Amino acid sequence: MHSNENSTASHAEAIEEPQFRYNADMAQLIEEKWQKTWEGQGTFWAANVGGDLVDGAGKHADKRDPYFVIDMFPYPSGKGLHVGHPLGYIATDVVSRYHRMKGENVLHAMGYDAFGLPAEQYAVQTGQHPRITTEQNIANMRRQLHRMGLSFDDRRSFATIDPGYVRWTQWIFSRIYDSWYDPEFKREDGGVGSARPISELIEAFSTGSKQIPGHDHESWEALSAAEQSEVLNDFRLAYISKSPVNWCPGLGTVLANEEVTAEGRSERGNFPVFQRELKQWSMRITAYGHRLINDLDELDWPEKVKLMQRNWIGESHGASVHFSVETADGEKDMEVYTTRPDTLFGTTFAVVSPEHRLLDAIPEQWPADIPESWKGGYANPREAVKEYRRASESKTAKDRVDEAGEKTGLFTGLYATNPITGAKLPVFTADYVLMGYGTGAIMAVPGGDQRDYDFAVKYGLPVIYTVKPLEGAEEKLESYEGTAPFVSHDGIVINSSVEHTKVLGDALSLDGLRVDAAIAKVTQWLEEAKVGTGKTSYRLRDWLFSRQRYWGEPFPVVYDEEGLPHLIPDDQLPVNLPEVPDYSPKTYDPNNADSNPEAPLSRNDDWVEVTLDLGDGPRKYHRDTNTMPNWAGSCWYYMRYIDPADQQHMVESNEFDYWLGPQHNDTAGTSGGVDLYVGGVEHAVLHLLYSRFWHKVLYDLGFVSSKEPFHKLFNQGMIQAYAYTDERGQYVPAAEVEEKDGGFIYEGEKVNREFGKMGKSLKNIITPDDMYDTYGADTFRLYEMSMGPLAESRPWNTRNVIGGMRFLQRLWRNVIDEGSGELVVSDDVPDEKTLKLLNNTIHDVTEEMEAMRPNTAISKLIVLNNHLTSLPSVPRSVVEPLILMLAPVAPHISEELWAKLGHEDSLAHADWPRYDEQYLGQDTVTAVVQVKGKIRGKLEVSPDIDPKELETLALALPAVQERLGGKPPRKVIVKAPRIVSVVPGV
RNA sequence: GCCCCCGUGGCGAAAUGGUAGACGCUGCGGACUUAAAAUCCGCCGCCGCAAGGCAUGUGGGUUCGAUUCCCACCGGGGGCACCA
Repeated sequence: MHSNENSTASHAEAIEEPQFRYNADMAQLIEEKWQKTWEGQGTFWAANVGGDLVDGAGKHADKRDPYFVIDMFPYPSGKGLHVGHPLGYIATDVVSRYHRMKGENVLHAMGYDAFGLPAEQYAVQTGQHPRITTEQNIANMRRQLHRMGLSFDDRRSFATIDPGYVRWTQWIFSRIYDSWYDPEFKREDGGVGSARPISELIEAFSTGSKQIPGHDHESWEALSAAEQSEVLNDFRLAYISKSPVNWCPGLGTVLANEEVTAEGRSERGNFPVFQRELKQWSMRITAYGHRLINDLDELDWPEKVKLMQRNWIGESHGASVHFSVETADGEKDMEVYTTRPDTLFGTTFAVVSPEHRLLDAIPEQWPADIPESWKGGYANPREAVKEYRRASESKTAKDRVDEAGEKTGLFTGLYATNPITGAKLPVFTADYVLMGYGTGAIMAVPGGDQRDYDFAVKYGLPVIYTVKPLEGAEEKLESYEGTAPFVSHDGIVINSSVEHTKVLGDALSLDGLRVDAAIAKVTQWLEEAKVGTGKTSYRLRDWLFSRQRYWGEPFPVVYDEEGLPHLIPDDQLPVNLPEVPDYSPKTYDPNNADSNPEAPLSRNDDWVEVTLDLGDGPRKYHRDTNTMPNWAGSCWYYMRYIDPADQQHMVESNEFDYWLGPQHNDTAGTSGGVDLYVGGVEHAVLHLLYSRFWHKVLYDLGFVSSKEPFHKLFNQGMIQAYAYTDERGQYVPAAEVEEKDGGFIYEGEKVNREFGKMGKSLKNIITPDDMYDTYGADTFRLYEMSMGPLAESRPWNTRNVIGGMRFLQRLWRNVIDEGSGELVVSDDVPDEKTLKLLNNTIHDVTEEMEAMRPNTAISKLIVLNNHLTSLPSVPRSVVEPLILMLAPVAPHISEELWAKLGHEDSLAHADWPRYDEQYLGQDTVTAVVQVKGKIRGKLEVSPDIDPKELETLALALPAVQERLGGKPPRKVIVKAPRIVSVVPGV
């Protein structure tokens, strides 16, 4: 780029360039001119069905096909954009412009995801309110994007921090809070299970048609307000959880599982994360686990992303089994979850997680005759468990992972009874069993599970094998005994029969069955004996939804003097953020696991303590001081583009049906949703999962008509960059590094090349503004679209940009005389060869655009343009379609040439060129003649040559005759007109 | 450890069972020019004077024919990770 800047600038002065040459200065003039024109004419305004939002011509949508295409909206950071950021934005813009030319009503807009920690930290540093800095950043980003010529409908832009948007985010929270999940409800779409208003549940409790959990024989009206609130909390889709959560002292907030890395650190900031029992808002996303997996089938998404979601949700099928346990407080029930109920005869002990409630009722003394290793050196079980709990609480997830394999645990003094065999099983506690998965308790089967086996070996517990490898398999059970568990499903059940079961007293045998059959049989027995049931479990946890931060949406919730939660009525929304003396989160030493979260919103007493009339007269309340996570705003923004100014609805249903409904457009299939959604793969399980969850709740409650938010998803690749380090490992400015003899030189010294991201600290940033100055926006867009397949990551290479510039210059010269500025196209009828090339190009480019392959589309446009350059004069009837096909990628120069050719209207809505069938295909094709797969000759033949004739011609070739050696060929394969493949005789 | 994706010239890449390297960058040669830039024309996978041979990470397989399909391995990237 360095050398180029020099050449363009200095030569412009030294030599007079032709006055009307397409260069960077000319490009900038043209681009600014057309951007103003588009803005003035509302060229990219999308038309709604009704209301104020009409298109540039003042019309409503009428019968036009809608096409809804958006990017994952950006977080407006203060750093501005580099050339890696807009790849996806340019791609969706090309698609938008193409669809507009196909006559569709295209909704293409851009909003800003503007709540979040970076803005808050920046505010703390600068002493400015985050709203001020955020809005500055948005303005700067808007300018940078605008300069790129992106065809947004600016009337539909908004930011998640706008009070008019926050209001509806809070409104959605209220709807989720005020609903529960009924797993038996039969939905209209044929599925089972649905969110329903909480009022229906209260009704069911009141009439007695549904039992009140924990209050079997009481009436709903007899319960206290606090008891009712607690019962409902266990059903609400947004609820107050009292379970272990991820507490991050370094950030001063709790985090969702999705925000914690495998090392047990915060994704942002990389601080340790601890498991703490804290009261926090949660969303019951697990209720939707099955639907979130199932409905992936009807989405046009990359398989990779679908797979990541399936793995993250982690559905597994098995059974829950009840064991009775003799405790200090009498007989108690211990429910375990297993995917292998067929191994019930092989369970030799049980393990509960350190947080398990059973541990509240353990005996005071160790039983007699137990091994010392079970006691861990403690005098009694209560002390042992207390200490073990404390130790595991202070462990980070990282510690747990590091110690994976090295099992620790202690005996609890409790014994459980196997419901089938009646065997007494010692109950241990160990942190390899997680409270958050299944029931937090397992029946350990050391003969069939590696972890249980490791534990059994360490504590001297018996191992029973209940499955042996299938007959004929090479491995025999003997090779496992004493060394390893047999974990495979492929086997025959053994050692699994009893004359009289403990619970029913009947005979039960699984011996000789295949594992799958045994699972079915024992599950049926468990259900008959009422000690178990088939059950599906999910790796997915409920979504921890509150954060202790300032810069986010406040919860629309207040607590009365009893501490019971109440929603703020819809007509009193939004709840706006208060001014506080200090925005910063209360952070701690990152390793201080005993610290407690403190919300910044609690620092304004006047805001927290309020008197409100929630419908039953003025009362005193205190506000919830948490804020929602960053994901809240991005969960539903796509539908707000439909009308961000709508005061009456989150989204009006007629408009929703038109733009995003299940049958709104061929491209959206039956799922409905956005026709094309482009963004990075890094959101595969965060934003995209949360968003689908909210959408499904809103669907169940009848607010939206489509089941899914995004029908087609496309992940663009990352633009990477080279960075260079000197001998001391310091980064040197990449723009000033020269390549010499395969090495890299900076200021005469050899430097090393690295490959990775673009970043300020790597000194290899190139900004869109650099590109506009040196080449113009059209060349920049052209380069980004031509550098390779959109989905692939690849290195940025400024040196290659010039190729696109040259193409545009040649096209310009084909239309305009550089010296005089006169039009040079002719009205001559093009020759046959040109017509064939034109029509084939239209055919191919259309295909490439449909498949989102702008790189190959561009190469075909270059071929056509190069052909025109070689002609004595350029026919208008050929160059016009060429310009139209280029317009989505390089819109400004295309508009300018289109106008110079005498067209008065913008080509943004001009018809996409059509090809004429009669000029498709070639006059002659090259038929390839192969002998044993090797090319031995070529023939120029007519495309519709008779296969017999082609075969005769091919066999007559001297090179073929020579290799046949006078013998007749064994076989001849003819695929006219392309290939003749000869197999010689032996 | 388990799962997924990707390996093609000096570089970005085309070709998804049928002429490997379209298009672009770089490089080389030529025209124009006093000269240079820009522009235009041509060449450009490797070995070989040539005929020809070898080439899509490596090895095998299927096929008349494999960059493309199958198996194993090597290298790079990504996801998950004590999930019972």
